[in-house]
Amino acid sequence: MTTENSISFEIATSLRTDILRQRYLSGERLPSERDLAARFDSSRGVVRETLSQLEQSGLIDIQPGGARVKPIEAASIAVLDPLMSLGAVPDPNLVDQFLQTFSALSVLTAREAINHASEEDMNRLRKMVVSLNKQAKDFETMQPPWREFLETLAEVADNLVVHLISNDLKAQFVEQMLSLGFVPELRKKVVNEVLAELKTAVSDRDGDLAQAAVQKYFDEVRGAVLKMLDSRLEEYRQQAV
Amino acid sequence: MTTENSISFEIATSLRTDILRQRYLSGERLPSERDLAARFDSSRGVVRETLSQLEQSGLIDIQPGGARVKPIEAASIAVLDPLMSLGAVPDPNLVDQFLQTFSALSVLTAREAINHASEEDMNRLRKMVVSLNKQAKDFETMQPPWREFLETLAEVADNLVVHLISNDLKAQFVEQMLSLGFVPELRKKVVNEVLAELKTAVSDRDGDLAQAAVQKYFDEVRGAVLKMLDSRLEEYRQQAV
DNA sequence: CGACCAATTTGGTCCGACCAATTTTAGGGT
DNA sequence: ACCCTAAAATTGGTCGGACCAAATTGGTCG
Repeated sequence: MTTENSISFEIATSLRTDILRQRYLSGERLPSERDLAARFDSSRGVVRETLSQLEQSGLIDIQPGGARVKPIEAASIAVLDPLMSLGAVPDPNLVDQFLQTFSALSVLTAREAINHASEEDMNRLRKMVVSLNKQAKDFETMQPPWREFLETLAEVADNLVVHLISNDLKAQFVEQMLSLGFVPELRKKVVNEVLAELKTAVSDRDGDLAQAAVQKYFDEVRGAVLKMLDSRLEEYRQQAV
Repeated sequence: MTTENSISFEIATSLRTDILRQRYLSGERLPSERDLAARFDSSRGVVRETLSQLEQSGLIDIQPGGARVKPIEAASIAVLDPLMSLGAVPDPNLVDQFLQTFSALSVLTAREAINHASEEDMNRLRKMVVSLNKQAKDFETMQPPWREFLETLAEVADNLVVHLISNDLKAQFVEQMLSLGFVPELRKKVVNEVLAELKTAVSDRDGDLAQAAVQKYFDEVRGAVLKMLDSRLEEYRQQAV
């Protein structure tokens, strides 16, 4: 496990956070490497390493004369995690976009997996769907087997591009949600429909149906998460007042 | 424009290429920073900067004792471009996965854009669809207006997550294709169907129809590109023999 | 053969220096 | 006062050397 080299990691996190919080506006110049080294009581070499990382993640543009902050839209997907971890409660809009995107990729994965799975793969998937059906229908207990199911689908679909994106995407999102005591309430009726469709999809090897089922599940999760996030945000606002 | 600092850029490219070509196997140790500095006739500082970048892109894992190569599956999506630019002709399998993924995200973008566009946005989109219809039905002339159309959809959909992914994704893919003299042949019948559906979708504000149309278009492109890539690869194989 | 210990290697950090490009400043001319 | 130019200060790019702590390596001893 990368224990994250203390100093370099600290500086990178601090600067990245400042940029993402728009403490440095787009186009603005960052303090010089020498100034940053002094501010963090560090050396230029370390600062240069972290700036080099920030540049690769598309947050800044380093040139002779100074490093300038770029608009967030120009960044790499690698900034998503720090972006979602900025506030105590993630921006609902961003979470929604995240879930939509993750959903789209999962749906693609499901379709391709079912359509191209070997007979052996299909048996694995069938077993997992069966065990999914045995779980209670609340989010917390269903989440682990669901994740396992999705990971198996990804493994079967074997799409490197989606896989690489997921590396940057999933990160600790779910963990962050759960750590907030965040348990979206899924409608049992919808979940049962989804499970039934999945069952049919894996037994009939119907990629399109699997696609529709996964889509329906994510839509349900998305709705529940957003509902919960909004109420959570409301609590924070009241506490602030 | 970032002119890519010669030395650092050169070292990073060289090492990245070596890793992606599996010249260093997963788990293997990279030469020490001092060795690399000597090999590239450079200094440790520069080498550390590039290694720091490679680590952030998930290609290596730096620890006291040595930097180790990680499996490609653990990398960030940022490696996609160098990965596709490895050979004279990109790996068809990878291209297929790329197009599938890009398609899935575009489809999502189209649906959300149509469903949430303002009346003003809709007018812009309608105009673009009309001009799309006026273009000749071959890929080369249709590509620029298509790209513009997709970009407008993305702008309207306003999904930051998809936007950030696209930053890492699209890159110079199309350019690379075209530079190979690569012109997939789309079936006019399919293109006309797609255009008709798009026309209806934007006039009726039918997100699902737009989604289906974009999906159909990408499926067509995907098929054509793969067909062409395979024949291109065949040529290379014969030349090699 | 295996466990233990010392020497070597390696990354992490710091310092100081020089160069070239950029930015800023200070004049000088109108 | 304003503008344009040239000098000065700033800034990133690179280099070399140095020290420390952790990890690796190799040899020794049981």
